Amino acid sequence: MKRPTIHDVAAAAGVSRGTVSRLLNGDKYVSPAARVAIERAISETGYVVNRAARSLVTQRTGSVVMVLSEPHDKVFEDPNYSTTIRVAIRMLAERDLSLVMMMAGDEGDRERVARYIRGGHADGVLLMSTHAGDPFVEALQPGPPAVSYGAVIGREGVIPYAAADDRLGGRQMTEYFVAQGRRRIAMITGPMDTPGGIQRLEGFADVLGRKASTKLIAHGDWTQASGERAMTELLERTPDIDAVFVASDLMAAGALAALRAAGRRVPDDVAVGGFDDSSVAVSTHPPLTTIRQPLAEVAQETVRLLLALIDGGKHVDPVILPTELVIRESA
Amino acid sequence: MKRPTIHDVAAAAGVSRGTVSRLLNGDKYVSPAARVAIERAISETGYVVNRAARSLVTQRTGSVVMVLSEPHDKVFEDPNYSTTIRVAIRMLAERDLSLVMMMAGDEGDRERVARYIRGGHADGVLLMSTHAGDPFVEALQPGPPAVSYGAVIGREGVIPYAAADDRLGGRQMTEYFVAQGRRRIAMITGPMDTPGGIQRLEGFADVLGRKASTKLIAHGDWTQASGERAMTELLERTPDIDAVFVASDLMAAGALAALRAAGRRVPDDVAVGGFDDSSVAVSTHPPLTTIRQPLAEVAQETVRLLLALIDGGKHVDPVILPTELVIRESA
DNA sequence: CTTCACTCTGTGCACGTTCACAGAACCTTC
DNA sequence: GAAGGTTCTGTGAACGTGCACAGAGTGAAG
Repeated sequence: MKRPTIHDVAAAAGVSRGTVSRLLNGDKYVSPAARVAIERAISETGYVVNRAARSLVTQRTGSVVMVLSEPHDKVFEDPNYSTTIRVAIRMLAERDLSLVMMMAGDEGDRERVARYIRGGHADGVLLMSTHAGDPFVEALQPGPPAVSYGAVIGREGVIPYAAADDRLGGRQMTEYFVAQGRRRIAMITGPMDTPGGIQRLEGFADVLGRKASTKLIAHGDWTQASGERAMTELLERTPDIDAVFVASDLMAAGALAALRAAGRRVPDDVAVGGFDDSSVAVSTHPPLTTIRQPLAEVAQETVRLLLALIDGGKHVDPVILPTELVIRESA
Repeated sequence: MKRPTIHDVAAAAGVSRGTVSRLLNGDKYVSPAARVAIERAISETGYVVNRAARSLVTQRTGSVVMVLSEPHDKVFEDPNYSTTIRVAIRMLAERDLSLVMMMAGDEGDRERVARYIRGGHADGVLLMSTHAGDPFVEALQPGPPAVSYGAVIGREGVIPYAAADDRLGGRQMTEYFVAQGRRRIAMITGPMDTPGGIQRLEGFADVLGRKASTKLIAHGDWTQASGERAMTELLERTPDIDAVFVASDLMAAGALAALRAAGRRVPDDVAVGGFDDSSVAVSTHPPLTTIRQPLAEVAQETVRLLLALIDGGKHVDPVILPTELVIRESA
């Protein structure tokens, strides 16, 4: 059984293709009589517009691509993805745009994705976790507008973005430690080629100034294991630490394990602060004092930027949203 | 500047449209000379096939829809999503299929998504977390083939699926408790309209038989708070519990908090078993003994089933994959 | 009655591809 | 050299839509 076309609807309603098309696309010149006849015909025939045919003539695809740039070997469990994807689907659906997912893990992927985008198969691009100095963003040109979740380091002026204020978050946690009277405050950072890695450390340094010596700073890679390793290292280097700011909750869970193994009590001996306010933050013992990122809002703003560009906006400014200190029991 | 079409490639290579099309679609009758000329022309012009035009004539879209059926108000943080999506993108990309995401949260969504699918905008459908007795699966007909991650309760014969063997997992954990000499074994289940809720309990009952009295069973809704609540309830009802099997790691984290509040030591007084082997399982104190689900394999098999159906397979059998006991410190 | 503006409708064309078909070129066999 | 198969190529039609254009109908103003 063949799928009904706009011709079938027109025939059933006793009008021409053109009139049906006008109704579908919101043209104002459609008589009330024609309108009701067509609407009835549409629901009777179960007609659905053929997007391929439409896109062939309009030169638009009705879809936006979200590009995940994680390397394959990285077992990535960021619950942020879930929120981000949901928000994007929802906002795009309101504009009758659909969300297509692609991965740019290795060189082959990147080439494929870039071709796809340059080939005009999408009306817009949402970049996720693109790394510093990634030539991928250039490979996308010439193509449709692109925006990023979080800054693409080194391309801040090129790719518009929305992000949480990581630096502010770093300051908030560090100030809280200082206000509590902590004296030897250490930090475990994320990878230094990511915005979260760099800027949370900047916030830390903003508050401590010269007291933020390299002896008090260790680096992790967002995983729990790396948090545990970094904490152990810090304790060996500087045993009299009385507070540690960890750049992610997952790494903070690792740090808690290392502290427990070393016989330190949290928060009595050492205060621990996390970052993200993820589900891990409430499952640890003690529950983590952490920094909440406005995840849904960041996702919303990112999509909003993209829609503005798709609508012909020439230039949009980055959006930076404030973080918030969430006090639980670890500090 | 206009995008190059198949005509431009043909002209540049000195052949006709048809020959270029044949090369693109892997037809065997293309002379070596034509082949190299066309390949050069393609890379010189930067030609990318226009999928809309192709799909118009082939009646295929080159895309598969993944439908997320979570209600909107549910803050869902399942890290499984991430794995599942990645696996799907990857396997589909190999076949030059792209993955489109849609949400079917409320009635309006469902209607939209069903129309989209019945309208022929996808070559296949991947269903996620569709609830028991959901009429949505019927609303998809007539349409392209559909498969589900996990059984759709009440539609097992209608929608093919791949799943972890939840019942086996329930047995494994319960048998482990029995082997350890635990005498009063309780269970906190998931919602009883989900496969994981029902079947993990079945496994529990398989092993304990008549000893699995309702006094020893409480229900949660997968959230950590519900796990804490259920544990508190169980302790009031039956204070001499010496083991508890919790149907998810997140709920188990809640149960640990309740046990700690009640002054019970884990695992000395009460052994705790989780389910999922998620990131939460290693961030709790003590780390959770749990049941590992072969997430990536389930995702792979689900997509494989769909591809078989897309290729014209008439009927495919459900795939059930074994779970595995992971021993840590909580039991 | 004529003119003009405004509302509404139908028609031809173009978008870029695949597919079926016809036929050319070449090789093998009688 | 004719006949027949195999390999390769070009061409016209079709897929379903939006858009520009021409033109029909209506009502108000002169």
